[in-house]
Amino acid sequence: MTTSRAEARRLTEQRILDAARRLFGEQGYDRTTIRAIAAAANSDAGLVMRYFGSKEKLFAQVATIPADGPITGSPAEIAKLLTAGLTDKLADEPTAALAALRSIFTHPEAGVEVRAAMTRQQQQVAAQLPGDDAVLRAALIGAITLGTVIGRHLIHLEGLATATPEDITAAIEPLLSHLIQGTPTTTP
Amino acid sequence: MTTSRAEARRLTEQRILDAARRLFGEQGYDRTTIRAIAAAANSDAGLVMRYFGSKEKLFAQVATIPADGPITGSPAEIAKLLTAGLTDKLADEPTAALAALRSIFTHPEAGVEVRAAMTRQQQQVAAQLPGDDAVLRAALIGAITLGTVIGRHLIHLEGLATATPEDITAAIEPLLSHLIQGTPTTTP
DNA sequence: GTCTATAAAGTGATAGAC
DNA sequence: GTCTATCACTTTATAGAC
Repeated sequence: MTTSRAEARRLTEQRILDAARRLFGEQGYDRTTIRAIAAAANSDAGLVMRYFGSKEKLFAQVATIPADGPITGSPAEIAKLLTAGLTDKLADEPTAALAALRSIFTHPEAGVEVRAAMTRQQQQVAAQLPGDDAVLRAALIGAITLGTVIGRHLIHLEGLATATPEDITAAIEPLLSHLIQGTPTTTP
Repeated sequence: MTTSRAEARRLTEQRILDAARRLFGEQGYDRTTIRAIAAAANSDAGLVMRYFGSKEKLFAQVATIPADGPITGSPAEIAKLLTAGLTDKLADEPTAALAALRSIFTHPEAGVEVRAAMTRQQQQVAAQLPGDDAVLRAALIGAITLGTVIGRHLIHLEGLATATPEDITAAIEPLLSHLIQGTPTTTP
């Protein structure tokens, strides 16, 4: 039971980070108080401030959207990468991302974080899609992903909250493929 | 210039409601203060409280999701109704809905409001879809709608924010049709 | 009908005792 | 290293003057 002072500090710091991620994800930035975080981490508000400087900085440290890997290749490969990424996002609660996601509409910094992550992926995808409405279709791919993740993890929509990630992805895959290939203008 | 007292009151009340709808829609519930609403309505905080009782009640009055008409008929008719509804939601900023939408993740009451509206439509649609995964597909229709509206009005995603509602709907229509008809299990 | 003054409670942040 | 006490500020909500 020899916890050095430095190690003890590292541990409390970690407990605070975990509690902050969880609470920010559950209630959003504004409704989560430093006091509540401290209490959940079995610590106190003073320490939280001392370690992380401000509520804002603590939020920035725990509310991050993990960047997806590069999305490139043939249309079929792109489809595969996108569905794989979606399955990931649906599988286990992405705690850090949820913290950013939940605050996206009310906290400016969370907004730019999510927007940046989405734009990053969208531009990457759009560059490889055929057709002159590639940007719109890439945006729709992002919108579908966003709507599905929100529907499952934040709104808990019946049908999305309970189904397995594989079932959901299977139902979405054809939609993504359609968007990737582009709409051939069929003459009526 | 004969504005009776009753009429004057009605006018200020309306100004307050308009300002509240706008500010709640722009900043969400928590970040919008009664003082700010009063200022935007050229009134004062005391009056706002006097007229509406509490911030909560004022929010409940202005943050509502307008119910869509009944969605029923043949698969083709359902598709038509859904795309028409989507075009509406994309056309002009749905101020009242945005107020509820922006607070959906941080304000409990806004959450149930949006969730109720989505579940209502989802159950209606699911009941008319073929296949044993009808609930999931109906949920996906809702998720796509939600993601698209959010991407356009709240995140202002490149490609979604600028395109015309008709262009967006045209790109989404085939996806909805696919979900409505159900995935015939094609043997490979 | 309208607005000022203030109460009561909670917030992020700081200083300093242990 | 940890925690208590407190500051300075903002919030909703209320009472009452004009």
